[in-house]
Amino acid sequence: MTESNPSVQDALASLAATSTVVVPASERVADRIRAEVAEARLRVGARLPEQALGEALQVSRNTVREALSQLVAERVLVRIPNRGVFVARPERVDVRDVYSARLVIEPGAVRYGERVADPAALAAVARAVDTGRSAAATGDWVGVAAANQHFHRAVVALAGSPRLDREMGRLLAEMRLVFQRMPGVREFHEPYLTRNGEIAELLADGAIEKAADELARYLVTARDQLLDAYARL
Amino acid sequence: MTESNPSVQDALASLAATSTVVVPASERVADRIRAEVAEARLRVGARLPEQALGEALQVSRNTVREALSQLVAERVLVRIPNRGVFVARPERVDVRDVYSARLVIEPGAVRYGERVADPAALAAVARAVDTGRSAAATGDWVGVAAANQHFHRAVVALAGSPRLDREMGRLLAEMRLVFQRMPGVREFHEPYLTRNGEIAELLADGAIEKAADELARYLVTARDQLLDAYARL
DNA sequence: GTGTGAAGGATTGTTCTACGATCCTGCAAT
DNA sequence: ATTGCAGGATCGTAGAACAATCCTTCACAC
Repeated sequence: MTESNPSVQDALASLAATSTVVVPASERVADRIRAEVAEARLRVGARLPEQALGEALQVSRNTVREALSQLVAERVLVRIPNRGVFVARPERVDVRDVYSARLVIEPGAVRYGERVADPAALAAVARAVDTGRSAAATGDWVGVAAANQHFHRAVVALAGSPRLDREMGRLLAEMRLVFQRMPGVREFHEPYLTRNGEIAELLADGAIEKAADELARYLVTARDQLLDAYARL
Repeated sequence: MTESNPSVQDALASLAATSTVVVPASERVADRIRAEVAEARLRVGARLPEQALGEALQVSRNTVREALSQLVAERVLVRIPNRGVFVARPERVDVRDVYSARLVIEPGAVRYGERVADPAALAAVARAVDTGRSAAATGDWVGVAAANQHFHRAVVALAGSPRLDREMGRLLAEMRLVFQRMPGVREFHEPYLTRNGEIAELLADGAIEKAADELARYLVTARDQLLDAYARL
């Protein structure tokens, strides 16, 4: 590199930032299956035979196994030795555990997050509240559920930690499976819309301690309601 | 089941609880490699060729690949497409992120954990402090480091969430890689022994808010110290 | 009838082989 | 000193194969 003017430097830096365009086959398969589970086209408890999947997706059984292993690690699927992999069926203890984790992460992100004062991060929280409200106004309940997930994701993003964001994503994926198992999801999400709004306002006002504690109460209420619904099932 | 007295019930329940004795080959391999990395026999940045591993461990390349994929998901290894997998080399941004996550999880577990008053859980914290002190007394610095990890693990266990425990395990595994990269680890751990003790006492006294905030300050200090050491490297 | 046991089929766990794609290395050419 | 290219190594993926395990079915005995 005999000479290097700034524009060339920038161009090289931008090229270095471009990630690989090619996505491994096993990841494509994992993405496909993950989406099918998220959209409930693959119901809770459904079995996923390796050979059938390989033929359906035009991919080798090896590749299918890699994808399935990844999804098992994400707790979207469970593997029973010598029996196969199934869409995870969250039990009572799982609901309890997921909420124990959320109860630490979400209020913790509010109280000890490094971006609690970041306008962009706070705007994302407010946006999730707004989209949830407009979805509710049109009776779009699946939209309300999605907005609710966005809200909690945005709250955790206040921590500014990609690792925590990923873990929260896994927890929310489990929540989707929980909702699959119980009826009356529409009524479930609606009352929390107003509470989401209250928390967003507290955050905007900088009342982070109040917001964190209110969020904790919120989660305990939701957990108990879910456990109650699980009990009569 | 025509008749069933309680003793039979108990026996069946205990049998149902016994997990499968057979461990899949890929998991055995993953455990092996994970241990090698933890003991720093596989140094940061080291390359792990699939074929060589398979021959060394008397296992097929497919099985090795499954194990490696699992460890990549745990962030112990990183995979560079068409190049291979390597022992992860945590950069500055990784240290920052790990601490952002710990800063949420650890004080969060203290403040919002469901087992903060559980004597058994608190005893585990105190025990980690004690073993750390006796290790320091004999100059056993690797023992001090291990006890320190136990301390933080015990703190997160106050949340009572296996999922959070697993995530904390992954974060601590990354911390071990961080410590591999910087010299003077002995001096690093020692000053935190007394702070561990202070936090344990606060917890024993039921001063959970003070304990949580002190833990947060603790983590910020440690993070800055590590980032500083990383800068001059 | 209810429980026990054996035969048959399907699926998983694992190994082995194979081959194109990609990357690294070294050397020659400009 | 940079570029271009051949050679070699490793990865990504496919495919076939086989033992081990599990489920189902059916026959059999009490």
